[in-house]
Amino acid sequence: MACAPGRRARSDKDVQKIKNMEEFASVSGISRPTVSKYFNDPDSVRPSTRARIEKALERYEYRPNIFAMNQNRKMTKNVGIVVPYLTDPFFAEIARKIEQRCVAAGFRPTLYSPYGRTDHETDILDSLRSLKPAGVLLAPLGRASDRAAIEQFCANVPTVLFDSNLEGIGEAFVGSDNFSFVSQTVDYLSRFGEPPCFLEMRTPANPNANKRRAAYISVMEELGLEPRVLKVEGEGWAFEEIGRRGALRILEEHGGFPTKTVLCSNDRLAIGVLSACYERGFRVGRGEGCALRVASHDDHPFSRFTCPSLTTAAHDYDSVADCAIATLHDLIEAGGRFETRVEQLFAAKLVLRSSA
Amino acid sequence: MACAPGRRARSDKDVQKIKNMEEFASVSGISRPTVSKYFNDPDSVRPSTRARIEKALERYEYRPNIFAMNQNRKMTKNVGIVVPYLTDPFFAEIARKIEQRCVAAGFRPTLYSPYGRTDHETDILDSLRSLKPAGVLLAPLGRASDRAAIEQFCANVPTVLFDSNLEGIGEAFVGSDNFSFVSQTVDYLSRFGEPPCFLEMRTPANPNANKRRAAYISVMEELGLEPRVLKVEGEGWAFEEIGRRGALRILEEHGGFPTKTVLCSNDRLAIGVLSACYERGFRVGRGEGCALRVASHDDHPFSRFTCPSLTTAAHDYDSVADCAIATLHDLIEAGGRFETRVEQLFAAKLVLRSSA
DNA sequence: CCAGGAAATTTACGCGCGGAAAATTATTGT
DNA sequence: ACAATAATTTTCCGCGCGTAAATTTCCTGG
Repeated sequence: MACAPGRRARSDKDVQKIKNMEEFASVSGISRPTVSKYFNDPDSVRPSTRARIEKALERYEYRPNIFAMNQNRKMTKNVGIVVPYLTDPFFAEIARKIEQRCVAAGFRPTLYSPYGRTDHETDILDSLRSLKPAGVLLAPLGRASDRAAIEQFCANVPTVLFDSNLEGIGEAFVGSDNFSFVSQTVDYLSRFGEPPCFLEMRTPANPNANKRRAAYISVMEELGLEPRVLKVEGEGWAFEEIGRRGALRILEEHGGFPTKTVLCSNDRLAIGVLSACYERGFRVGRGEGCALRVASHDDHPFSRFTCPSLTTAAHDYDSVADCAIATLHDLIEAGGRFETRVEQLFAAKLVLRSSA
Repeated sequence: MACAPGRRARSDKDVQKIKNMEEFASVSGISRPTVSKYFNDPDSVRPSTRARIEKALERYEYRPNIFAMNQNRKMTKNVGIVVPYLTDPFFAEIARKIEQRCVAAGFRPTLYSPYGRTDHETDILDSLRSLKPAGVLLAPLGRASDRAAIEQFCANVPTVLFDSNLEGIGEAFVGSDNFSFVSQTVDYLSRFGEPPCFLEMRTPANPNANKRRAAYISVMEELGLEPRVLKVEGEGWAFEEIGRRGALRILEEHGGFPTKTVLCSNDRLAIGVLSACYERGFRVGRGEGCALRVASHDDHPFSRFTCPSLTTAAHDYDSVADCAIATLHDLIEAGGRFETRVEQLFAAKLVLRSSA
């Protein structure tokens, strides 16, 4: 009924249904343990028998029961990917790239996000543990993380941290070099205009924010300039709104920004700042008639569609994703332990647009 | 070493490690089948025994092996959530809400996204099938979906479609009432200014786009106005860029929009249009000195930070999420089949901001 | 052609749990 | 206090596959 006449069903396989590996082994003329070996690693059997199995696989529809597999296997092919806030397109994008590379590497990735909540993060780690994952790629909440919980998790499960580093936790960290981000933006902004002040949240959730502030101060001092750090109020992960309210307050209560150039800690804050500036008729950009230059860090997927489009320092998404997977792979092969903790950082790439 | 002196380890449980349900049953003084029943449904055992089990659960650390559970249980508590493009904040947000309600309802949700690719969508359904899910919440790709594959999947797995409807497929659909979206925006725009033209992609991926266009035409005609549909070129899911290029082309090659009001099919297109207008110095808004009004549909999470902030018709995210879960719950309880296909649509809420 | 090792097979057991059936115990209403 | 009902216990089997040890078969090179 479901198929139009003349059309074949979706699967062209023989009708005979294979219910378990025993049966599949018999119809393919191979012993079950060998078939089991094949599914564990196709290269571990002789090419001729591999061909026979795969020929049978084409004729009969059979896939090993994933639960029975994972129950008995000492190591599954599951990989957990955890990002702090999946509705943030930045994290969605990095999660996507990592996920893609995971399947390419033969793993079964599963995506998780605590959405900023500490208890959810530990819940995720708990349920992850019960999946006996071969490894986990974890971008922790940061300041809100339960360090002890994560530490204990990393002691049991091969874990590579990414995006935000928790010093000393996990066997490896893969991320971006915050100093490279800030030095490039500060350098550019100071070279072609008034040096920037730095705008950030008062209590940033993410350790990268602290490193960026420190980098800003250090780079400014190295250039013989006076660093000025502006802190806006606000808790949580609604960065755009926090940036917008903060900027409105600065524009109204403090009579504007202290400099004609503002460097935001991250793009989402900058998006809020641009929104506030537009609202108050402050023209942003580097051209004539512009009251303010605004730049930022991350190259958020939306930053090229802001008004004006946002000058920012871009993560090397692909390198981070590649390196994270490769590091996890090495870690798994090494039995879950490295001799010393590995840290790998990638430089930013300055993206010049019209906001600064 | 890992713990500061005086601090207890993270888990206060007794050191005795429980390795299986047999052992846990004995230390809690309950028979294993009863314990098994408890974990399947805590309310299915007498309150007093439930209390005894939960007391033991506090003292000893034990969680049933999830693989052994799912292998033997006729129905798991797994639920698959599939959205077409998870890096789109709109889908990320609806997925998030659905996921939250899933865990509240006692399910184990897992998130998937084919990122616009047909083959990935069918791959996801295949691997979902092997998870023996109790049910699946599926927002299909739409035009790009392999209808036959989805149809066959729905025949085997209780599935509720959401966001985009595939007529006749699945037991139920939960989504938004596109007519309600368009009628509200068109009505508002025509009442307080020049009636809008309608901007959309030439070959929209999503069936909602077709319904919105049809609704636009019908509402305009009902108001005695002439509908004007503008189609912009572009394939894929980079809607902002498609909107931006399309608008630039209209502004440059066609000498501007045919009307002083533009209604975009969705917010992501509108974001691109706003970006193009800003770039070309076209002031958008409903105030003095504005050349164009722009409105749209969806209430994308970023639409309140665009410049100007975007007037749009908002989805009732919460109702859609609630209803989708409730419908799936009913479907599961009904054994995977409804007598007749259920469709539930939710009206939009007009959100007035400054762009129109 | 034969030795030697790699690969495949046979056999057997275990994983941790779900579920059914029959026997036993506890709870409820009257 | 008694029967009727509900909950629990006992006992047993099965799920689908991993894995180990011993044996046999296969392939390679000299």
